[in-house]
Amino acid sequence: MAINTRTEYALRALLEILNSDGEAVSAAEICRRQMLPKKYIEHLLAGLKAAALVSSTAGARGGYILARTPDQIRLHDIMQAVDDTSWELGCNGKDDKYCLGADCGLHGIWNEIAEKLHNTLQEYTLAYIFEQNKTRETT
Amino acid sequence: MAINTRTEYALRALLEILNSDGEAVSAAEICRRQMLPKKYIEHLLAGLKAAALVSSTAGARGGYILARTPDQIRLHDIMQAVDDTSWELGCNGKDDKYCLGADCGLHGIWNEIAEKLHNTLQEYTLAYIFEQNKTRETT
DNA sequence: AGAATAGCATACCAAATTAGTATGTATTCA
DNA sequence: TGAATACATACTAATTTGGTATGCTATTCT
Repeated sequence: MAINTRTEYALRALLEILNSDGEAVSAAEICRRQMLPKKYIEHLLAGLKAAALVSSTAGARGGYILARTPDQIRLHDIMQAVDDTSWELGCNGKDDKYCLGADCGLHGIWNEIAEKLHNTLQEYTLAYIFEQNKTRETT
Repeated sequence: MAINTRTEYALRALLEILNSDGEAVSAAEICRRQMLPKKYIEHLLAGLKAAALVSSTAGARGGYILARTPDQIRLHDIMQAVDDTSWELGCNGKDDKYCLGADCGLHGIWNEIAEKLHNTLQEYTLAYIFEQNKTRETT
């Protein structure tokens, strides 16, 4: 159980977009600054756009901007945008063939835990992470 | 990001062992009752033993018993026992080649989040899960 | 003692997921 | 028009996950 690179990269991309303060940033520029693989990031940005976390303009001088204020973009939103299976815990997941179905007493527990973890992640906004990141960089 | 079957199966095995109330339960018996693949569970039980969550006796009439009281066995312990990479979040993970190293301001954030998630998981003891499970079954 | 039962260790294998690439098309600006 | 860019689809490679196979070692029962 670990946070995958999709979430990490998406977060880094969003931080880079936020850092450009309203000016559209191209995928190429994001990748150059964060040293990330371009085509892969384009994929992830498509997910972020579908989730309405960013909006984009094509063509020359185009790129991405945030579609919400940074305090309205939360970590779990980001995770879901690039990794749509997130938080199907235990036998609540799509097709656990060993789950005992109606007799399985674990469903309730997994739901409870998933909700708690979910809430914890939602506490982290892009705005907060951006500030922390900046603080660290300048010390 | 999801809890894998290792954790799920390990938990189910532990519940089954707890349910036998001190009598050793064989891997075969656990698998029969929970309908789990035997060889795979043997693997997981080896992990649980290495983590000192269960102890075992070999030979005829042998099997597994809990090595701690069920309120001392916590969910994250179980996860770590069967999945030792658990909670290396983001670029704190083993070898994120795109991490910017000393200049990466995300390490602190990931640590903070990891600790929160960790704490949430540790709140869930085997004893608690067992009770919840039982309650559900008898309603 | 010896058979049966069970844990334990190692290696192997298959399916799924993850990470990343390739190719080409549509859109926008200058 | 042409360069720069997003966007779409398909493919590939590496890793992880889930599971088997084989066989040995330890313990208990008769």
